[in-house]
Amino acid sequence: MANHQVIKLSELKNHCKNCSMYDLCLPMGLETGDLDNLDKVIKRRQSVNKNSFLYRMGEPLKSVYAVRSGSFKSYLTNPDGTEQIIGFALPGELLGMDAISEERHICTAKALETSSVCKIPFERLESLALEIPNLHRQLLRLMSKEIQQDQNLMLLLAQMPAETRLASFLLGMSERLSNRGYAANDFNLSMSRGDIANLLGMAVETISRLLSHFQENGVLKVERKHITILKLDTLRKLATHCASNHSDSFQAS
Amino acid sequence: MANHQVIKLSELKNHCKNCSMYDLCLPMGLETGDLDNLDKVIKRRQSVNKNSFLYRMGEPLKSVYAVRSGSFKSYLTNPDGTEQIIGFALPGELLGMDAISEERHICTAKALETSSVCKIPFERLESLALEIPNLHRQLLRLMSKEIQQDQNLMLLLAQMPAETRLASFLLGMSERLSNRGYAANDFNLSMSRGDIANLLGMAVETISRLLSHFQENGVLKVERKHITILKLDTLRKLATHCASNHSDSFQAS
DNA sequence: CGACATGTTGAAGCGGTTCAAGTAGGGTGG
DNA sequence: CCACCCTACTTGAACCGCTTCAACATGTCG
Repeated sequence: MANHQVIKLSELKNHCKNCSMYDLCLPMGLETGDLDNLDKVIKRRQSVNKNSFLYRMGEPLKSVYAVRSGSFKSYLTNPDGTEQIIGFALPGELLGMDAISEERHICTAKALETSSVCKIPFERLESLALEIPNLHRQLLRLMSKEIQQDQNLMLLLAQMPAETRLASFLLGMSERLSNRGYAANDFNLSMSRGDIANLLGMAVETISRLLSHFQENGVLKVERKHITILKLDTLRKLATHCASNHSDSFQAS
Repeated sequence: MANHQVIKLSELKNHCKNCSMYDLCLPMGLETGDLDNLDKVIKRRQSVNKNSFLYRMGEPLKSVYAVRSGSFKSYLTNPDGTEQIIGFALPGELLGMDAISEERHICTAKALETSSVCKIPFERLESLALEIPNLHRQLLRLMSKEIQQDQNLMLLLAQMPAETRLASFLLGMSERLSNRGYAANDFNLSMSRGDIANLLGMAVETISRLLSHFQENGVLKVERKHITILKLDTLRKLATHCASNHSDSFQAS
């Protein structure tokens, strides 16, 4: 009895229309009939262990992936072996779209925690997109969004001081998490300090110092990976570094 | 007579299949019939004066543009009025695809020199892409390529020293120009030192010093905007900064 | 419980910025 | 056509933000 119930429940959740990420993910805006067609090509609920790979740099493109739960980092590996993190993927986000141009993955995706994804064979997605205008549009929209995110990061990297970069990163995480139904002011970072440092182009030590600094000033409460935002306004100010007012940006209460 | 001849010639050039950028641009891989259909929606040969705008940040997305000749910079403007250059567009490259997600342009495109573009109404492009699988694929491919370019720049910005950034930038320009039929080792930079500095996240002074430095070491010949690459191998080495061997990277010979 | 990874904090050093001064082009009006 | 001006670029010197190096603390996993 109990077992029967469980099966029905998981069956139910196994469709896009019942997925909590529905309105952020690929099927956004699709009508019921179209949705069912998309549903058919998706291989659902593949589970990915912490530190294992979804795909690696150089592998031919077979599928793209939608994150159901958990999180990933995607990174390039340069010739000298060092890695450059490109971004973190949260539930509802698509992974692997960067591979389309070369037909092979140009970065590696690694699970930061035990995660679950929907695997979408790219060829079938592509042909389906030709039949469903809204899907086609959503595909373009998601790629365009990735470009936008990358460009924002470039802006941070190119001209913002360390404090602004970290503040902006934390704010971004807060927003993305709250869009996904999590608390905006109280969350866990699934990535290490080293990963954050790498993404933001700074040393781990700097991240550590800034987090302490933020805490001393009452902007955040930091307990290892658990972050509580105490002064959202101040954090916002820090994230939009204005040209004047360089130092002492958040000394006073 | 002469006039008649001229009209025919410009008519000829006014079609994708006769455009010199054909195999780099949107129609790449299309069959003749499909090409003609694409051809019909394109408004050809709009001329854009130096320093004028193709579109500005915030404007609703109406068209995307293919560069025919000349070059553009695209940049964000932050709240405090400073700009962040995202990239430069050369002939055969598409501009405006970043606007799809928000349906309005998130950056501004400004001509670096007198240029010419093909204007492609986005709605018509989108519906056409649904009819022509290869066009759909090419659209995704071009967007994916943009993601790739942005990610490479992020890598430069996040962890490469100034020398490597500039070397890599010059190498990239050389490659892109040679793909477009220009000389690989001898070209003009259409953008100012300030623009390069902005893109690469450094001060103008640093660009200037490094160019002098490169010249002293015989890697380049620099005459204002005209660059001649004298030692391609050395430049390649500089662009792939290896973790060891930090200083004196190109002292000898 | 020990061992190793991860994170924190302090102090010194450096790459690149900023400030300052000077040079060279390129376009305009006389 | 040349003198002028203004912007773009170059070069030098001082300064600073962040990195690096080093030591220590704290968690985590076998």
